[in-house]
Amino acid sequence: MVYVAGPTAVGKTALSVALAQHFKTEVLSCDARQCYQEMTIGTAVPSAEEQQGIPHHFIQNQSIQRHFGAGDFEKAGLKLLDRLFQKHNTVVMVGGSGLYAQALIEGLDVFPKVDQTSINIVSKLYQTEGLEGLQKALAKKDPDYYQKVDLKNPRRLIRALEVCESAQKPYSSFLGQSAHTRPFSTQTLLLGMPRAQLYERINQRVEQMVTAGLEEEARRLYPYRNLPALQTVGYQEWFAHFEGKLTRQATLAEIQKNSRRYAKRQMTWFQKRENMPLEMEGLAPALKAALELLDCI
RNA sequence: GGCAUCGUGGCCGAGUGGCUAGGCAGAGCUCUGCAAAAGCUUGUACAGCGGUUCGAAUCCGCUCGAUGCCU
Repeated sequence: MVYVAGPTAVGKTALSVALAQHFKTEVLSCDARQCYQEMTIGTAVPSAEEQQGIPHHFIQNQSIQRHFGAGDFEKAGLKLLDRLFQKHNTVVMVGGSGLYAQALIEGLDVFPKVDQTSINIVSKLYQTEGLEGLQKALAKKDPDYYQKVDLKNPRRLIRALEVCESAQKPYSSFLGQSAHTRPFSTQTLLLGMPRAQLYERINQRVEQMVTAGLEEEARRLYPYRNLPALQTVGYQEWFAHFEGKLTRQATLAEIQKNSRRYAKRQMTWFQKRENMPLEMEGLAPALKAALELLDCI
């Protein structure tokens, strides 16, 4: 598998399609937002033209109404890859959701399914006793993880507590317990670009999205604004505008700003994991040849 | 030309003699299931010069600049 990684708007789509054409294979998207069929403009889903007839997977293949997370992606992705590798030697993965990519490439540990009762218990705890309540609960149920987590991050605490609650075992007891084997190896191509140039591209792309009708798309999705899928840059800002909290102009500026920050976080994530700012040393010969052919080296 | 008000870090903004407001942006970072999410860290700035004082962003003077009103 060749994984094309990088911050939003660097140009991952174009390279992934070119690689897929070269290897006569298909593309698997690891993007936590492009997988929703109700969202198109704001998530920069590759158009039919951009896809160049290359089959794309996990693009707009599910509804925002359904819960879908990194674990689901791992499972579904592995299943799909099994199929794809029967037809192809190489598969191209592309997308900016680092956790999703990690889930598929390295694998997440196996945790018991979190049941609705546990979700409700933890959610209620958070509502009534706040962050402190979560911290206390975790200190009791999983002292080991309590030492490690970011205690100020409610999301992390909630996740751990939900697992503790469902499993009746500490969250940390599941960490590092699963052996992950993959029937394929992965090479990551981390795309980068000077910061100023990337920011310029982001600003322009957001303007194009607005021209393409992002406001209308957001308006249609306004009734769903509380769904997890809609906690997304490019939509939340419009929702605020619809509620009179932002002027039109401020909305555009906010989307641009939040996109830049998103890109920054992606870079932090990727740089930590892929210490290869496009060093070609370890590349498989076939991939290297492909990149040379595509004029990327 | 006269009178008045004001001049705080990239921006907004509190503070009127001593104990480095705060917010935003920027930058750096964390994260094994909402990840385009969530969270953390990070600036001693008070227009300039001189004076008063043990001590000045805070008081006084001058200079510069901004704004308003008057002629």
